[in-house]
Amino acid sequence: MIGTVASRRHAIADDLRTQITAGRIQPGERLPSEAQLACHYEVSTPTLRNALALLQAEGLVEKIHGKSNYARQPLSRTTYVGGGRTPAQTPLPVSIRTTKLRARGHLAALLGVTSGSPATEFLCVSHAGKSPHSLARVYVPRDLAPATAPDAPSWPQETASLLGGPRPQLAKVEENVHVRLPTASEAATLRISSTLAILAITRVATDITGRVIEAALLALPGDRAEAIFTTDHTTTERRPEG
Amino acid sequence: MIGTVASRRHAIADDLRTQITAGRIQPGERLPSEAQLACHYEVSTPTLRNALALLQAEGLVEKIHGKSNYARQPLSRTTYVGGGRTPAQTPLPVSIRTTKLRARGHLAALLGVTSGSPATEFLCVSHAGKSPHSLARVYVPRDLAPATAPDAPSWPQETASLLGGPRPQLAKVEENVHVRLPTASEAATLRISSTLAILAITRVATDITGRVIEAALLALPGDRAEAIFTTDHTTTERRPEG
DNA sequence: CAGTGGTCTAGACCACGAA
DNA sequence: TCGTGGTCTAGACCACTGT
Repeated sequence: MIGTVASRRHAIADDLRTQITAGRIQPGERLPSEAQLACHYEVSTPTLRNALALLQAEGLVEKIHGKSNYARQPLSRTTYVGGGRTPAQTPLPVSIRTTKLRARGHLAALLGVTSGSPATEFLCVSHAGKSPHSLARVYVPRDLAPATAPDAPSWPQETASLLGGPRPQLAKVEENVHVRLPTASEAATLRISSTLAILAITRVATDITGRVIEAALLALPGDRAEAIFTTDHTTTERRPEG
Repeated sequence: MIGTVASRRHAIADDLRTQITAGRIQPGERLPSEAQLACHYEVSTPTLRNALALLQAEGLVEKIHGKSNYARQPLSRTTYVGGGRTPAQTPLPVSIRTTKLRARGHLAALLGVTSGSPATEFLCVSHAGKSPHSLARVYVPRDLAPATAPDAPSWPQETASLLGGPRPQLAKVEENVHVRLPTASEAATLRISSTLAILAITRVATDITGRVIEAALLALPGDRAEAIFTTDHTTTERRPEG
């Protein structure tokens, strides 16, 4: 069935997709208005909007209410390096907001502390150009956080941590990777469609004693990020079970 | 703005989502027809279908053309264990189809062989109950494949490989994780909506000499799978760079 | 065949952004 | 205010699944 026109909206989406990926429509370029596009493709507005919704879910089109639709780079991929290793590439600029809070529920479980324990949250938003790229919420037990710089507007140390920089005493890093749709606030912060799935990574780093040094919730928009994990079996020598 | 009714379709989706997750609509249960639902919520058919589309993208509803819409378990999560380690849980039953082919283009690059080199493909579909769960395409250089069982309809060895079973001489496993929408054939094979994002893992395993033993393309539907990666820094001793 | 979902229309009306 | 996208309608017609 591939090659056949499944539906009008798919045909339109295919056409626009080709134009964007081929560069005939430049990244960042404004698309014609939906009324014009609907007229051009000889379909009704809902049908045309349906086609744009497909491209939006792929991250190829950014819709801005009241303005217009814009093409976006299908490239600009960032690679998250797992395992607490330092990434080879230079990390993107990151803006950080620090909040003191008390760990409860899910967060307390992640940090392995009792509910109500003080912790510090670092809300990190990395930027690619002028638009937000990815989001990280890093949680550190309060007594470990102030050692470097608790309220600093920008914390270079944390930037490294966001992208996997090692910390002293780091013994184990466990990373849980899953796919989900962004929450409403995540979609707003990242300026993405709520239908564009994200790569969600929950990272828990523990020291030699088993204490959790850091827990991080990363939200990487699926169209612009990937993660890579490398396991070396020559040094670990494979310990079947403990 | 959360708590406000953003739109009719979101309100309807919220209502149905609650009913499904709360168990008032049982997993596998048939929903009322779209006409009945539209009448019940006092909206037009397109609006109601729009609401169902939201739930479909979350994997909560399965639409079957000509029959009806069905609720699905939001549970039944499978955990993929990275790093070539053996998973703790019993793997799902897997059906395998073996194909001999020649590696070209992307596949040849993955396997690190010249274009046209013989290889064997194992198309593995794991099943949860009677419905397909996840998909793996495992590629092995032809001279390594027949050692065990080239044309066997079911190859237990490969089952282990699919979920991370180790192989002799395995030295390094590199896993690239990203999010994307399924291709048309993947969506058909997995019986999922083409709007339900999947966790795509490209796994390349090499032996001590650096030769690629196996390359695998895994497609794990985002609503029912997650991946976990554990890095032990006490044994690897952290080599900053090579 | 009847019942159901899939697609599309033509147009109304609301909400947002920039002037 | 105007141009834009966002939502919704009422109904037509097609496609699939079962009897």
